[in-house]
Amino acid sequence: MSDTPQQAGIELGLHASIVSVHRNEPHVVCVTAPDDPKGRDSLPFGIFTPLAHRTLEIGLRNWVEEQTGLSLGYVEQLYTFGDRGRHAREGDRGPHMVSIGYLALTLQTDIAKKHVRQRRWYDFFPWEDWRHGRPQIIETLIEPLLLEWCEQTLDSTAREHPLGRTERIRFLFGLNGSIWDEEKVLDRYELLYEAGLLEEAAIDGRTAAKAWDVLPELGRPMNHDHRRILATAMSRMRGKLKYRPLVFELLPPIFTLYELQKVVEAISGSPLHKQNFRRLVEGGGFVEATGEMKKSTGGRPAKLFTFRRAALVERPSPNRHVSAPKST
Amino acid sequence: MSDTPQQAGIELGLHASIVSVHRNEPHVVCVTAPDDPKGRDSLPFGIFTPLAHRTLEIGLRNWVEEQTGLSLGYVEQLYTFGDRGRHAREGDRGPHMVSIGYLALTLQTDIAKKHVRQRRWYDFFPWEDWRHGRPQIIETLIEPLLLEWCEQTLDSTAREHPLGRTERIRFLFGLNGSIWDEEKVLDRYELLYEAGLLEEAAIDGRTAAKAWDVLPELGRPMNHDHRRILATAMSRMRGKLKYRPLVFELLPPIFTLYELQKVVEAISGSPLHKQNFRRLVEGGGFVEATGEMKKSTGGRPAKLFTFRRAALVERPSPNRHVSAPKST
DNA sequence: TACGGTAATGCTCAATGTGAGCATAAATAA
DNA sequence: TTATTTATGCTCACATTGAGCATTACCGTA
Repeated sequence: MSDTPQQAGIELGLHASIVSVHRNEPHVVCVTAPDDPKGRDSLPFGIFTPLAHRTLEIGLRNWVEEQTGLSLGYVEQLYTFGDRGRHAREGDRGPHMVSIGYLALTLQTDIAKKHVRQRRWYDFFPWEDWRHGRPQIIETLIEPLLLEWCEQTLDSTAREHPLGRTERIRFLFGLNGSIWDEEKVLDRYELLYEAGLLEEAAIDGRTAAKAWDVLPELGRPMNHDHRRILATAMSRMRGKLKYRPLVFELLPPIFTLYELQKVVEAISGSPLHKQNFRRLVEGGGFVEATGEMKKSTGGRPAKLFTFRRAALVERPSPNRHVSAPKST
Repeated sequence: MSDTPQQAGIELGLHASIVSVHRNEPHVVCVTAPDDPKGRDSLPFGIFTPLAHRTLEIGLRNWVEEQTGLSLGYVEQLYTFGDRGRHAREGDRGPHMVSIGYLALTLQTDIAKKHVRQRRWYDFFPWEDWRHGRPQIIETLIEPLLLEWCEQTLDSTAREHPLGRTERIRFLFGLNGSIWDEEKVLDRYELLYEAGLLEEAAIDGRTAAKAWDVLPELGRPMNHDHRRILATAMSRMRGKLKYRPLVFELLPPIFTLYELQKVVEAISGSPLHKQNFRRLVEGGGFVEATGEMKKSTGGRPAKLFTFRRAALVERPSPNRHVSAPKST
């Protein structure tokens, strides 16, 4: 591949957010470059080579298998990122990189590879875990920092977004009685990035001269724009969870309803009402009792269940109307 | 760009599905190559050039403006398609093409350019318009052809999909009491493509020797995989419509509720209950009465409304819980 | 064996949302 | 004036959802 500026070609990077849940914590598979002194995390990733890979997804699977030894099951494309300036590599000459992000779901597996490990979601996004109430960090750090940023740069380049900055902050972080929308993981990440509060932003040169030190409390950084891709994956999962039985990809074939609930809570980042959750799941026909019981629950034994594959067919998106309404 | 096989680079195509609604019909902007004898439709489209375009979206906007004269408002990325074999160009040497599809919404505009025109959605997808009941074509053509296909190729490469073929057909086309899911535009298109019933499939060589003639009743074909991109756009719009106020991008600033309803129906392809629709829209705080009336309705005059931009902030995704449930 | 701890499970209730249709109001055209 | 056409108001049944009470069944320990 030539480096001459006039022939700046394109490289398509394939990035995987491989998600699994163990001990009630959602994880993502990370790799670290052997020669990286800081050992910063990356998502498994490789360049799409049309000669070697018949489709993008096959390319992704191959790369992931090569780098992590994992053979992926459920895979879904997320988004294609092409901004220059973000995740610019050192020289910034050479081919331009466009990244396609993917979401992959897998059961927990022990990964027996060096430089490959699973990391907890909420290490990267501490403000996203509301399972035990609103995270402290929002009030103590995020809110004041964001509001400060608001005043500093008053509408210099403000008019990019339809909402005013303060409004946007309130809205996204559930301030002043605004409600928390768990799906907006990406939007919140982008807001923090824009505000220059994340290490990635500093690296990309967004933080300009205005160098407040980047705080380690604002989550573990990743290489390039990988944390953004993970945020996209989380947003997608939290959204899709509500109308598609995604979770079953993350569970062993047999499980109790409580285990199921804990996985859903882990992903969505918010606590659920136990009785109502069972009602929903059982009533929706997603699961089928095996007849067996699990004894080691700590209390009364729990029925064991299996996922009903048939539910995939029966579940349409909500709000269906079969016959046309008659009224004029 | 070299043609030598070992250096098969990648070209990123940017494709726009530009949607507008006039006279209760959803349209998409199409271009025809001046030298194409058949005058087949394409979506406005161009190659991403990192040197010229700072972001993918900017690239898209530039290309669209150049080709159609339109300056786009709302734009949203859809999906990135990379299959080889589909939309293979003549020689099939040369750089591999990966297509990024975009959805753009615009008010109706008269386009004063040669080789650019707006075409009706349902000319491309006749089976998707259920506004006046189930389209004939499903029973008379699609169902029998698909079932025939089912028997012909009984599980040769069948196990790609989790559902059996017959099940899949029933499910997607609402056969035998299955309900019609309006959002599955892409899935239905893909099924017809797989079955070799579409002209695009014949061109890509999917129809093998099994040459039943491709039927013009199965919708107007487009170049390459453009009809697939349009199907993706339709799916996305129909889905998003339900939880985001997309329609307002397609309406003039002032409108009656009935006009609004007709646009929603045009997009979703299904009839709505008038009174309930108003209840939803008014109750949801999406609109605001201007105080003016429209007289030329054909009956009683109708109140005129405006879109309330504030609704963007107030509307979270449904199913929100603010406080953690107390029950153990 | 009785007892307290811990979950699992069953059930009720109120509030809200949704599909469907009746009835009335206010224009226009015959 | 009357028929026609649309806009708009309102009701009702039913499904869905959030929340909490009550009961059951296992454990370990006194």
